[in-house]
Amino acid sequence: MAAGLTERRQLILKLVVQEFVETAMPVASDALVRKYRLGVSSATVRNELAALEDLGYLTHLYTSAGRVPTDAGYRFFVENLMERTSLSLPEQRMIRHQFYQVRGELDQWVQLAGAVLARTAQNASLVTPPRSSDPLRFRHLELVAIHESMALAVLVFHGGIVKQQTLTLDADRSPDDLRRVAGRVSDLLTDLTLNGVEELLNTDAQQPQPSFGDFERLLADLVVRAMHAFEEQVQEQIYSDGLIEMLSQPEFIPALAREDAERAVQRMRHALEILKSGRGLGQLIPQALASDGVQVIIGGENSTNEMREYSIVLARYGVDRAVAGVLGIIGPTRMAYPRSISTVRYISSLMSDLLTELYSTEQRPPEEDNA
Amino acid sequence: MAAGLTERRQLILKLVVQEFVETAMPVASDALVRKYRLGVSSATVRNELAALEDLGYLTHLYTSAGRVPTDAGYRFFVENLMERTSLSLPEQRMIRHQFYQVRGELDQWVQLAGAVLARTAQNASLVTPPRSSDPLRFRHLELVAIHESMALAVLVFHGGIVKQQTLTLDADRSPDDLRRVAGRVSDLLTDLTLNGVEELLNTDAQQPQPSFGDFERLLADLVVRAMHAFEEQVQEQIYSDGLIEMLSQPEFIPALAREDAERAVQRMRHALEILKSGRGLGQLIPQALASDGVQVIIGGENSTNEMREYSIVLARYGVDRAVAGVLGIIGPTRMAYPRSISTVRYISSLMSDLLTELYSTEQRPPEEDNA
DNA sequence: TATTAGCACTCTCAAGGCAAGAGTGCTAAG
DNA sequence: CTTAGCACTCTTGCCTTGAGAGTGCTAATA
Repeated sequence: MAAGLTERRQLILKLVVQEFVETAMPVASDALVRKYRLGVSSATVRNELAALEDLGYLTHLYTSAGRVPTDAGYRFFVENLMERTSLSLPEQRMIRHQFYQVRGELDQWVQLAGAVLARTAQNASLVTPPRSSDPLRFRHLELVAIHESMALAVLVFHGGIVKQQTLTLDADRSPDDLRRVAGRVSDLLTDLTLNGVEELLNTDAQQPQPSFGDFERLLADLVVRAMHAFEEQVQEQIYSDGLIEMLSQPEFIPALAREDAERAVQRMRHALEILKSGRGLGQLIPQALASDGVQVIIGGENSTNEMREYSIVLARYGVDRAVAGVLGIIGPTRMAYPRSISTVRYISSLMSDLLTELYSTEQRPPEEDNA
Repeated sequence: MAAGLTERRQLILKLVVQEFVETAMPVASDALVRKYRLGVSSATVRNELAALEDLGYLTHLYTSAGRVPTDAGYRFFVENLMERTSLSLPEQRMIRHQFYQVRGELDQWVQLAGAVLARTAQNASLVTPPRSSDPLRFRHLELVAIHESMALAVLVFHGGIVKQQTLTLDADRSPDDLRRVAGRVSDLLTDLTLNGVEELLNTDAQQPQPSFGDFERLLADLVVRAMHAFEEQVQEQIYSDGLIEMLSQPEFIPALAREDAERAVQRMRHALEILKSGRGLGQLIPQALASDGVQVIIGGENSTNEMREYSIVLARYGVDRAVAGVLGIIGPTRMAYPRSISTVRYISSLMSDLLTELYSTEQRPPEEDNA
């Protein structure tokens, strides 16, 4: 099948990757022979290792220190060598059960997915909330008095998105009054996008007899503000979990990583900032949103230098064209790719199912013509 | 005033604390004399240092390595020596401005408070959401169809708490139908606590002619579930931010902390777990909720061994008897207490003001923004 | 031609030793 | 009570050294 590698070299590359992923220590020719009962001597394996190194799949840190896979080595492993497994059935069941327990609570899904990903793959996780590719569309507004001069506005949008805003009332208003005004504004704005609402408000203001009274206009402005805020905020929203899991990897533990402890700490801080700020993964998210299946980005393959030591396993989840998000694992390049990939695949399909159940038959709003 | 310490010893203790907090290095007699132009020789200062050590306010790591404050030393400093400052006016203004920008968005306050605390005090922050001391009280229920067989229930409780739940509909229902049922359930349950709702449901079930139809009962059960979930969850909810800020303290940077890098890493991981799990600060939160003013817990003074190397500065915020939460700073015992305390004091009073505006039933004059 | 045994070579890693430096504690004098 | 002076202690960094690990190479072998 693949790029002119003899069977044996492929086998050895595979073993090196597996061994290194497992132990986090450079793997020696001798160790391979002993552990896997290859029918050959260590010298032969050494020759093969040297060849694999020439081909760019392995490296040395120094003259005499076992081999370590390069990014290309991992890539070849992922593409051609690894066995495609799935999570075990008990694991799947356990995860499904956890999602079952928060059924209905849409806003918990993202968080749960992050936690499960992290724990299952023993690395950090990234999840973006499901988002519609269509612009946000207003549905419904509800006013609840908190006291005489204050009310809570609950704004409901298509797709089950809910925002709350408090507002100061210009005058004392009865609950009935509030309900009537809210109903009126809801009716006027229902199914409109942000553009639609703004347009409506503009044209209405020019009418000799505006349909929006003062208070209604105040509410509409609130809606506009909230929609603006949402559009801005949602771009960047990346939920992340599993920092501790990732930092339990040997890379971050100086005693295990045979090297300067200083390094480990810097790496730790570095990882922290990547997760906190989402820096270095800017293009990856939209890219993953546009593709199908599980994406694997290994080390410096794609993104900036920042990420040179990390790999990312990402997948899209959601309902075609309606709502979608991205979820995945991030960790050191020395990652258990088969497990990460099957975890991401399983969770993403699970989330997709959940969302499909929710959105599949949704009545779509009447078509509206605006840019 | 305080425990038989001469003026000079107090001065020296104060200087040692300040110096150590600033530099994170053990402070030497010589350095003190030079830097602060004490009119005496280093030998004199050494005698005083020795005395302060005998009294338990300072220690040595080893024979010849400057002094470091003990927990008792910090305590004395906080109680008697430090100057009570406030945040500078420009800082206050900047912070107020940030809160102004999220006015109305109740659910952002906690997050913002956490971020501001952390950035201002350069340590990690803890914030619990404002919570009523009264049990949760239902107010209002709203149903919005998502598609034929699915609806979103928006549950509004007293105090502006909103939960959302999706539910599967037993039959196709018109929007009007949904509104009517929601209104009916709202009316029946309004102002009830969890106990109240459960009781009502129980007695109603025994009536020959129950007021709750099948669908209404389903909704009521949903309410019960949500209230249960809230009561359980809210206990533990601690929002935390500023991990990076805290980990930028020299304690966590092996190059600066003159000691085993191993230590620094372990400490880092340890801090991480404390923040993630809230372990080790169990009793502190309720305790702070019950007290007034800013609490300072230094090192092992109070909690478990876990926290021996950390200090916490906590304050309650909220409206008397109505809603309250706790916010504060956590960091190494070598902490800039004056700044932490004034930060916590300021943010807590700011949050209190915001909440008061929201919950007090007195009509307040419209706020003037003089930015 | 592919494999293998043997061996020299390289580099790391841990331990030990050594010198410099920092800062104290103590003593004795002012 | 203060201070100068000095010995003493402990750290820290640097260097050296020896052991060990694992390779790369060479030459013999099937």
